[in-house]
Formats: sequence, C-alpha cells, structure tokens
Amino acid sequence: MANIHFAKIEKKWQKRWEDEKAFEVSEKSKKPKYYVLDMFPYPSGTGLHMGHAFVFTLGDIFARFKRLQGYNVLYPIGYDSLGLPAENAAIKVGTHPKEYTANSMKNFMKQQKAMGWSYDWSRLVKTHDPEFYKWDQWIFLKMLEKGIAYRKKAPVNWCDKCLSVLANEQVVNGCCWRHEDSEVKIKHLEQWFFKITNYADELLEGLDKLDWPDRAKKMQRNWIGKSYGTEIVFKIDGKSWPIFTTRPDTLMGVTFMVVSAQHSKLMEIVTTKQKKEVESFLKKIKTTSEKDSDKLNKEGVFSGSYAEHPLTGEKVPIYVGNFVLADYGSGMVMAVPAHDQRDFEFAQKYKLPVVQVIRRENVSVKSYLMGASKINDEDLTKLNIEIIEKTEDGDRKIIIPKDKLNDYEKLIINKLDNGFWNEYLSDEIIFLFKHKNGKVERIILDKKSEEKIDKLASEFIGKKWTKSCVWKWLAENNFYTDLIIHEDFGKLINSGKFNGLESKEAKEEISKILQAKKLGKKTVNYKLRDWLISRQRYWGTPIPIIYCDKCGAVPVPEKDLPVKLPEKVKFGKGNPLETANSWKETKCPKCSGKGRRETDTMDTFVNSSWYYLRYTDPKNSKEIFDKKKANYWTPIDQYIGGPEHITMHLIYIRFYAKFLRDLGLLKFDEPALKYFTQGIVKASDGEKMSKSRGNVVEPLETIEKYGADTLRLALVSFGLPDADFNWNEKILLGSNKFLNKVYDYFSDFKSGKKDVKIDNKMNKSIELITKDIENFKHNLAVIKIRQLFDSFQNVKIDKNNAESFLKLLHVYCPYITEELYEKLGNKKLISLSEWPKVGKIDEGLLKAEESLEKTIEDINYVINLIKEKENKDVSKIFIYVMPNEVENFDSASLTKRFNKEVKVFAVNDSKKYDPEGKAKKAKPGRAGIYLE
RNA sequence: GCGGGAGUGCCGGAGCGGUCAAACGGGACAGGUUUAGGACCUGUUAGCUUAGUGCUUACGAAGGUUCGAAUCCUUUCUCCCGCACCA
Repeated sequence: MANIHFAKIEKKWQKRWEDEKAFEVSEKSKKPKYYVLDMFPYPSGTGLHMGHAFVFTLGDIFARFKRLQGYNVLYPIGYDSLGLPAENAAIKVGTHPKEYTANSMKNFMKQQKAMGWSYDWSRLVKTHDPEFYKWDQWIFLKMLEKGIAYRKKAPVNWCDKCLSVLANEQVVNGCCWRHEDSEVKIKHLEQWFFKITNYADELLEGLDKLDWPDRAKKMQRNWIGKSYGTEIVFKIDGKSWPIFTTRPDTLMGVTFMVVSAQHSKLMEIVTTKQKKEVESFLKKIKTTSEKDSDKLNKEGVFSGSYAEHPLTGEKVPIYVGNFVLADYGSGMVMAVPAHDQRDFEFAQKYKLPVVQVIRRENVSVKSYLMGASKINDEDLTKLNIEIIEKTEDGDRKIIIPKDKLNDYEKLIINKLDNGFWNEYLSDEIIFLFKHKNGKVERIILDKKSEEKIDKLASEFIGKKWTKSCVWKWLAENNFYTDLIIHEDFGKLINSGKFNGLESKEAKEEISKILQAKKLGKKTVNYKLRDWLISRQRYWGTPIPIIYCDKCGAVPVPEKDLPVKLPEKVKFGKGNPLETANSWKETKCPKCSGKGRRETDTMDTFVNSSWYYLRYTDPKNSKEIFDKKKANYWTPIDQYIGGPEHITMHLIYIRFYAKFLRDLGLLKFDEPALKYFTQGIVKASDGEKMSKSRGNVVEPLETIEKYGADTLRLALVSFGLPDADFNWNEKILLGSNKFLNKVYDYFSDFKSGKKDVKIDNKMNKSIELITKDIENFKHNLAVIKIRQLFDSFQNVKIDKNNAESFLKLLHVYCPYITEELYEKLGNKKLISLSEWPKVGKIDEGLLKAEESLEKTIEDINYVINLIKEKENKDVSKIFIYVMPNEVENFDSASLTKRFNKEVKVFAVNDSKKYDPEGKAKKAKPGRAGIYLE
C-alpha cells in the first residue's frame, strides 16, 4: 500500500483554497445564509493544543457540511488577543504584550491553516487592534448614555496574583478563576459596572427559545437565579428594615432575625452595650471564614436590638451572623428555625426557640413509648409497628403506619399504666394522659395547651415538662426532629388565624395582609449581579473616561475614539497605566482644564461579547458595523465552544445583543440560536494533557506524522463529540489506515457500471450520515462512512457514487478528498461542490443483502466446524432459499468469494441436490445450507 | 445540600419499547500471506448446544408497567460535572 504524501497534498490544496478565495463570502449571495461560529481563541504562546484542534475541527466540519448543502456560510475567525496571559508573559519574559501577541498569532495562524479549517480569513478580527476596541469604547459610551454603565464604590473581589479585581463570575470557591491558589479578597473601590441586571428577566425568558443543551440552559437559569417572594418590613427602633423571603407562610414561626456581618448599616442595629462583642466577632470571622469551601459553621452574636414582628408585634431578637449574604435580598433574614436548615443550626447553637408552623401530611407517625412495660413487642409487631430502637430501661422508639394509628391509640389506652402518659407525633405532637381513675385525656400540643401539658406532666412524673426541655431532648435524640424540622409545604399550625391554611394559600393571604398594612409586598429577587468591568491591568480596552476636578467623570467624545493604549508603561508594579504619565494626563473634554484618564481597562469578556458582529463588517471604520450586513448574517445559526463559557461569556454575549438591539442596531433577541458544547480531550491516561505530566500530544506533530486528515478523522472517531474522551494512539493509526485504503482505491479509480445495490446502499448511507452530522454524532457518521466503503471496496463503482462518497468523507478529510476528487477528473473544488442527494431507497434490497451476509456467516462457521471436527476441507456449497429470494444469491460471486463451488437452489426445486434435507431449514430471510 | 449527566462485553463506545448476545473500533485468539518481524487478509471472541437458523443467563442493584424492557416508571447504590450559606 502506498503511503499518502500528506504534506504535499495539504500544501497544494491550502494554496488552491487561498488562491481561489474559496471560503470568502459576501452578503450578495442568492443562497440562504448560515453563520457557523467557533469561539475565537486566545492566542497563547504555547500555540494550538489538542482541545483547540478538536473544537475548531467540529466547527469546520459543520461549516463545510452546510456549505455543501447549499448555504452561504459565514465561517470567520479572529483572536481574542487582549488579556492577562500576554501581560503576565510580558512581566515574566520582558517582552511587550503587543509583541508577544503578534508572535502567538503568527504561530496560531500557521497551525490553523495546517488543520484545513475553512475560514474566511479576509474577515480576521483581532481584539487588540485599536480599530476593534474603539468600538468597545463606543459601546461603553452608549451604555453610559443609557444608564447601563455606571460607577460606584463597591466591595469588590480582588486577586493578588492578577493584581486586579474580578467579576463575580470569575470567583471560584472563593479563589481566583485563573489562580486556584489565590484567595479572593474584598476591597472597597470605585469601579465601573454594567447593569446586566436590567436584562435579568429577559435573559431568563429568552432561554426557552434557544436550541441549547439543557445543561447550559439550566446553568444559566441557576446563575440568574430568579426567585419569587415577599418583602416583609420589620421595624427596628421605629425604622423600617425590609427583608426578603420566599416563605411568607412561615412568618408566624419567626423566632429571631439574622443580619449579615458584612451589612453596610450593621452598626445602626448594634446597641452600644453589644458593640464590643460584635466587633470582636467581626474580627474573628474575617480571619477564619474565608477559604472554607465546605459549609461553614453558623456563627453569630446578639446585636442587642429587637425587631417588631409585623403581624404579632412581638419583639424578635436580632443576631449578627456569618452565614447571611450581604448582597442578596437586603442582607438580613427572618429566621424560621423549624423550616430552614440553616436557621435551625443557628437556633440550636444559640439555644433559640423553635416553633413548628408547617405540618406535613402523609409522613410516618413516630412515637416514643416510655415505661409502658405492659405493652410487649408482639403487641406492636402485630400492628405492623416498627421498633427502631430500644433503650436500657425499656423505652422504645417506634414508627406506626398511618392507618394503624387508631389501633395504636386503643392499645396504649388499654395497656398504659394508670397515671402515665404517652406522646406521639403524627401531624402534631399528641399527648395521651391516663389518669389514676382510668380517664384518658388527649391533648394536642400547641401554644395554648403547653401550660396544661406541663402541669399534668409534672403531676405524673414529678418533674416539670417544659418545651425547652423537649427541644433539648429533640436535639440530643434527633428522633422527632425530622418530622418538625423540614422545609416542605403543608398546612399551617401554631399560626393563629392562619391555622389550617395550605402553604400556598397562606403565602397569598399573609402577603395580602402585609401589603394592606404597608409592611410588605410580593417581589422578585435575582442572584445575578451587575457586571463589574474595571480591571487594573494594561492589556485591555481603556475605559474612555477622563476625570476632571471640576466636571467629574467625563466621557471621551466619540470623535476622539479610540483611546489607544500607550506603548510605554512599566509592568509588574500595580496598574501599568498609572505609570504612563504623559498618557494619563490630558485635557478635560468639557472644560479643557486639567484632566486625568481612567487608568482601569475593561474586562476582556467585553470584547468577546460582540466580536461576532464585527465579523460581518470587519473593516468598517465609520461604524461599529453596517446594520444591513450585520442583520443579514446574524444571529449565529450554530455556535460551538467549551462548556466553561456557559456562565460567563454566554451570558455576556446575550446581554450585549439585547443592549445593541435596544440601541436599534440589531433585529434579533438572541445572538446564538444553536449552541454545541464539545467534550474535553484528555491524555491517554485519562488525565488532563499538561506539560508537567508530559502527556501532551501536539496537533502539529501529529499532522506532520499522519496528516491533518488523519488527525481530524481520529478526533471525531473517539466518541461522541460532547463527551470527554481520552486520546488513543490506536484510533489515530486506524484512521490513518482507513484513509490509506480510501486513497488507494480512488487514486487508481476506474469507473464501474452503475449498480442498483450500490446505489441503494449509497442512498441509505447518505440519508443516515446527513442526519448524524446534523446532530453532531460524528463518531457514528464516520462508522457509517467506513461501512459504506467496506461495502464497495472490492468492486468497481461508478463515478457518480465515487464522488458522492468523497463528498461524505470530505467534511472530515478535506485534503485527500480534494486530491481524489481531482483525480476523478474534476476541475472544480470539492469544497464548493454539492452535498449528495438521497435517491430512492429500496429497503427490501437492503434486507436481502443482510440475509446474504448472514448466510455467508453461517457458511463460514460450518466450514470451520468441519475443518476442526473432521479435519476436512469443504469443496462444495449448496444453498437453499425461498423461490423469490433466489435472485439475491449470485452463485458466481459467491463462488469467487469462497473460492469453492457454490450452487443455489430454490427450496421448491425438485431437482435440487440435498442429501440431508437442509432445504427444510430455510426460512424467509435466512437460507438453508449444505456443505461437502 | 441543590442541579445536570452517566453506569452495557476484556476496553472505548452504539442501541433508547419487540427485528439485540448487542453496530463500529481496539485488544485477545486462530488461520492465511510473509525469510522472520511488521503490515495486510480471513475468521472467532457470554455460556451451553446442533454442521449454522436453538436454548439459557446478560445491559450497576431491587421492584413495577407491558403480551414483550438495556430501552418506560419507582426506589437504591456508584461515578463524573456544574452551583453552592441565594433566605
């Protein structure tokens, strides 16, 4: 077998594609448009890695596929070239980020071209180009105008290694997203924000329309975190303090309040008496709380103040707690320990009362059977009562089936000693007291009956039964707690006039009453925060603002854009732009007085939030883009990228689209209709590929050794593209082998006759493969392509089918298919040809082939068997088939295949040779056979 | 804790109500070819059985729905990923 000269072929076709501008497109086409987009790469110095090779190959396959299907496909590429790594390299190696970036890009481009990706290079976009980031600045000014961009002093996440602040989305487990070992600190700084929360609702609702993986949609929903609830006003010292809750139905169970330790108005609540204690508490949690990724212990301290319960007017103590978020809701919560796990933990720790106000239906009945020596275990098991624990003194913890509750009551009334009691918990805690005279009293525990129960209990056992004692007991024994402490909905108890209401009704009712009293209203809350865009770094888009002592923060006029990055700055000591004095000092655009430029730059996610639009009109120097062009190409029909971008990039890009739409520039709501997330390429040992582990496989090296087509084919053959997979050298070799066979077959191609069977198989394959590609099931499509090849590799097929086959393979292996397509006599590029059409499919014929295959299998099996058992070689094969199937069995080709004499008979052929009556074994679709 | 996904042969992985002992690859084994190795070709690869078309177990575990389940439902175990004190 000849080895393919990949390098030569690759070079040849790269040049042809370039010379013919094969993949350059314009909006002046009659074909329908289709926008395929890969997330543009950050050009790092290390070059393209296998992960890149994989994603972009997926994109290229899809772009080529759509192109062949007759779409006007926009498949652009660019570089997300602003960003921290370039700057950090600058610090480390001493090069300027610009140089570093230029080198990286050069390196990238070479590799990208080698992979055979069919980009429209004429639309290349680089975000570090002032002609690009000029429009970042322009959008910023527009946002400022519309009140979307604003500046405020805020507690921000600070990473000591980045020497910059981070967006909320960039904080991972309390650490920096790029530096896992760098704890994020809280600093208070004046920073620029984008009011993404204005679009929270739309960002949430828009998800329904998108053809995205469920996982991605769910993650975004979760990130936006909309929750419906009620704002309830608690009065503290006559002042109103609203809090947010999703469970107003538990309002009557509030036993204390907790305010966040980071609350900005915390000290207004703390009394002078408690001040010292609170302060030392604050100090303590500052030093301990930070790194805990596990749930941290709930801790707190009494503030000294009390809040007024909006319904009962009762005084509720306020605690300062470490577990309440300052920036969610209002930074204070009403604590309902019976129906919130965190509140319960806190209540237990600080011995605060717990009041159950929601009762669940249909939960098992539990009882603690004290004393009751006359009741033996058999009595209980007879009633199907489960004894879960027995104490030394004969007490039993039991679970009673709901329907046996009456029987249980009867049993204990009969057998309980006079002058004793039993309590159990069904929907409520029920006490059965059996007096000395035999009278039985049944009392349900609530606030009113508490005193009476207390009295009776002390009469009976001589010591006081109090609620606090029960709670202590509960805490120690954990027996009833799961029935009382729960977060479920149910019916209200212990809630005065709301008793008996369902949670849902109670929510409405209580909200209504609060609203009437002006002490509350229904409201919504989001987890989503405004986007903090200020970064104290150099290699980003300068924020176009000039500070003036007289005029304040003045936007740079549009005509003065772009505000270019100064070249001469000092790296490594704080914010580099601070060191560019001649750049920093400028005139105030308003009063022409002394002005000072904003030295912060924008988060680089700003660039990727709209780059896809610039591709539609990349060289426009007058506008951000031509509206007509942009609206012709967009929205993106198929977006492809990593799962790590779901909560950052993909939220921001949607936000930007909505803002630009509101500016009147765009006509759509959602920028990316379909989104595909690829899996991660891991090393063959299942670990991440990394230099330190020494398990990295370099795309470029692989290309040199096996060819780009081999690499591309192998990458999609590993498994489903959206699942992670491990690198496997064998699959690479297998792919290479296959391509060699294909190359051999077609490079020496002589057209055969048209064949119905091959047509049929081809048509079926086209149908299935098209579907697979459409759904990104490339591993399956490749298998079908291989099977298709297997089916004809020993015969001559006609030119039409040959071309169809090459086109199917082309999306995966563009180079050799171009080469072979040319060898078939085509002058035009296969890249710009047409996807094969599905012709008529004869399912019957396919079945007939299947049955032929099965028969061949049978024959092979028996040949082996005879050889093994009798050590005889078979020389003649007789096949018996249904009369209508005879035509499917061509004895000549079978003779050739087995290199033995083959005779085919219809089962009803009276002249057939059949000494053992094997014809009787024949069934429709399966032949009978006899060998000798 | 919450949310998502997955558990199939020696391995990677198809199948997602009957056509399944399970595509396709890899590995292993046997045979052919070859000076040998490699490469290539042919076949076998749950168990039993019969010269194949038969039976029995199998699709993490246990139940259920159905004439029929790897496929649907319930419970449970394990693993992976994302979010995480969001009131």
